[in-house]
Amino acid sequence: MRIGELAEASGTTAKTLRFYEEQGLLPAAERTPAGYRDYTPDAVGRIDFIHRGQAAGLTLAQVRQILDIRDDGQAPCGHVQDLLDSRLADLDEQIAQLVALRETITQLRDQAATVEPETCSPDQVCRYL
Amino acid sequence: MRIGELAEASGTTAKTLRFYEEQGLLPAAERTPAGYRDYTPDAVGRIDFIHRGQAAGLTLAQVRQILDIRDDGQAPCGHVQDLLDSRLADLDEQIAQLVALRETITQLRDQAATVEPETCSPDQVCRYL
DNA sequence: ATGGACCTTCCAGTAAGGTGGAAGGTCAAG
DNA sequence: CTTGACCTTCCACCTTACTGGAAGGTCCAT
Repeated sequence: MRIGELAEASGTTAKTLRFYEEQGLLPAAERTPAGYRDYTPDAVGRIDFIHRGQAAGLTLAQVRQILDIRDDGQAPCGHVQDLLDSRLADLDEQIAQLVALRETITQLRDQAATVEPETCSPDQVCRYL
Repeated sequence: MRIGELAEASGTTAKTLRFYEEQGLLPAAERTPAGYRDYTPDAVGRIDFIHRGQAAGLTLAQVRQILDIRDDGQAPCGHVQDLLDSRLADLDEQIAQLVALRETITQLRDQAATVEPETCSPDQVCRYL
């Protein structure tokens, strides 16, 4: 199948697929005599896998690591587990920070809502921040 | 004071201060005869304000909007309130998404922890993702 | 044989908030 | 008078995941 068909079948664009190839996420496809990329249908599965990795918050570089291990004939399970663990730890920290930030902003905004603007002194930029 | 001193006093770098000037966050400073930027000490307050804005999750562009209003002689309170409100809404959505992602990843990781790697079929990349 | 839809490569740009480095000017101390 | 720490400008680069566009080649139907 040609790149446009593959893009359609996997819910992405030809441009993105070329980009994935360039980044090492997709192996270089066979070419027709005219130089067109010619994919086998199982490429769809690989692209779906990339999408699932992204949906799990992995970067393309991390997805690529997993694919490299699999392409090497090994089972990437251990590595996947490590990635998910560290993603989970990052996520917990990220969530904690956002929740703290939310707390801070709520307070600032409540102040901003109750104080009269007229009483702002011009030598600060804004008393609420 | 020179740019290096100001950077030191406000906990940033000279490079960053030049960048802020270029972005319109800091007004162009006076210059010494030799062409050195010469700041008045109140620049520290402005940079602290920028830092507080960033700490509240505002972008430099948003901080700049507030500063522009203030520099225009107006009280930016209303605008600040709007920014904080919309930041709060964004934050809630962002947190909800991360919590959902955390849920997804927890499930994936738990699967990955309980299944034997040997049972992975080689025609999938990884059964956990 | 010509039009349109497809494909190719390569180069450039996007957001955001800076960082790095080169080439050169300035200033105070020794 | 030189050394070293500053300062100046300008240009490029970093991250991530693409996207846009130009210039050209190919394929199929009319």
